[in-house]
Amino acid sequence: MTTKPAVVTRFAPSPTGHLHVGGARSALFCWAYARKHGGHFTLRIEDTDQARSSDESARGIMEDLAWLGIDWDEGPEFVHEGKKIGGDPQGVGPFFQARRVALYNKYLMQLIEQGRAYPAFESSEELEAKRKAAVAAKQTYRYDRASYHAYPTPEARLARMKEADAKGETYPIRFYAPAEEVVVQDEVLGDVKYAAGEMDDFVIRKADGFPTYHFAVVVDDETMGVTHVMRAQEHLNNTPRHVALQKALGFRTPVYAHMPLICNMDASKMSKRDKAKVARKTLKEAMAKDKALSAAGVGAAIGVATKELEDFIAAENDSLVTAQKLGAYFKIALPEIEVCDFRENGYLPGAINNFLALLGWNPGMKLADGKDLEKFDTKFLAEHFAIDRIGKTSAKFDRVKLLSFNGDAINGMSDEEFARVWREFCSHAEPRLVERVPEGQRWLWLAKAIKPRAKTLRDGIKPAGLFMMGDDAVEFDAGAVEKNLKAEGGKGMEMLREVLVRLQGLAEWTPGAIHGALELMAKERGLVNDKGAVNVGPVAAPVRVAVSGSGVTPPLGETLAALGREGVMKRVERCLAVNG
RNA sequence: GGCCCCAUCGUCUAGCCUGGUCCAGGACACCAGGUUCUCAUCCUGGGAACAUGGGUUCGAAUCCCAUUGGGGUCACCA
Repeated sequence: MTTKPAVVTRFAPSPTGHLHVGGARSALFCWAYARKHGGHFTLRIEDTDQARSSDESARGIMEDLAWLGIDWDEGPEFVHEGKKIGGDPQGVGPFFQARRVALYNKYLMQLIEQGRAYPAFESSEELEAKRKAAVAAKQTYRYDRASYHAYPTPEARLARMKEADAKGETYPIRFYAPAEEVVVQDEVLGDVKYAAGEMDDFVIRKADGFPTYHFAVVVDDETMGVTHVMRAQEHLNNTPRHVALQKALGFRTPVYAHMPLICNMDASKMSKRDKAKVARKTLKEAMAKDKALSAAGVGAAIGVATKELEDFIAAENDSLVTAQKLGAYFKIALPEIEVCDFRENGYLPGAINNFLALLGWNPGMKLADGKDLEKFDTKFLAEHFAIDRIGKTSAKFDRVKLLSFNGDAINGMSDEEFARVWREFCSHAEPRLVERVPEGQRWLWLAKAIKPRAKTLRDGIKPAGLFMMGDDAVEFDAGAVEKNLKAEGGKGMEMLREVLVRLQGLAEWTPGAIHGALELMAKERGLVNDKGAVNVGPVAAPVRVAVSGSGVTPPLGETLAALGREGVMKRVERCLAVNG
């Protein structure tokens, strides 16, 4: 026997794709609110759209949530890194709506018997035509309740439904909207009033027998004991329907808090479709520029049917697959929209959570130096999250700031921690690097050198590029060779020969020893900068070119140490031979 | 178009509820210096905003109204 939690929040995604950053923020806030009040956070999968839902998506969403560190107390059971998440402590499951149809039908019958819901027998085409006519006449379309009046009593409706069921005829069921003002009491926005007659008789059960979102949400929030609904403002206009339904069913109304939207930099709502938009734009521009390019041609090249691609171009579909193929074909980066996009690109969950939490919320606290507190983790959020600090203004998703947060998060890690996380990342993203540099001390040296050069884990791969070259395959950049080796009568080459000797004689092969050797050489040669301090630059530059082929590398101490004595010797000798 | 929401630096925002301490603070970005073996990191400094118009008030970024602007939503999707 478990006691009912005083606070139950929920995140209820539909499994039709990956977890979107906006969804992640909703989940994060709901999670934080539940944690703060010692309540439960519930995950419910809204899979009533049979055509678009998939188990794979549901798993992907759970994986992304778990990766972010957002765990749910109630919901589908899921194992992440050996830890079990979810379960049904209150016995209110299942948590997939498709498995709760009997429950919805029970409440649906109640509404029909009360005369608050009724079957409708118009075809979709019929309604579509009426809708179009209304739009053409610049009028707001509302369902005319023809079916309601055709069968004026609950008994007549029930009889008609029985008749239809016997014949295999399908039909949706509509809710008889109340003729009174509905007030949504929102914790963020205040009272939002919807005048009597604004609501139309919306469908609550589709012809396929599944409930619509509105109906399922209301039944589930009630039966799962949800006390606080926090979701994005795009849902605000749905809320009066939910309130009306709650009233008709005799349910309590949870506390609502609608959060500001997360937008693109152009202020439009950030959505998965933005990937398709970017791909479409690129394709259209390419086709305008190159008349030889055709839908058929490109389609064949990327493996998409001509018709499919033509529809895509005409914006009649927003296929993610097509968008991704086009992105690869034109070598353009599609915008990062979903949590997995950021994950694949080497963002840290902590940075994402922190950044997302600051979109529409802030702790309103100052640091000791008087600056605003804005760096915090989910533990902090769980202790300090409060609805009254949720803002009303929609926020633009500034990837540059997120990148900065991520870089700071990386810099804030210990060298050991970064080495571990980065190695794990590279083992998927760039296995060659992991193969070339053994785990242990050498990898740690490399990681230490890379850490301040990586805004993302993926970012770190580029400055480590020299490690991926074979010791006998360094490609020398002509400009770098000229400037650092051949200029001034081959001064650099001469220096490199001496460096080789000094490094060969080094007793211990560590960053400190290597740097010390280079510094000593500079000192002995009297190399000083304009302030009179030893200037290692002229010694370092030729070595840099020898081991990387370019004039830019991470600091040489760590770089050479991580490369290994043998590799460094080979590279320097080869450089002397090739460029000598 | 109907309905709904919103309005502080380029962006995220503090301040607004409980008017004066705000010629508006922080962060990202940008610019200029500095540290540094290259590239980064790091440090210091700088420019940059209360949408407009009316009220209320001794006093308005803060309260009220209008205008303008932006966004959301109008499915048998969620």
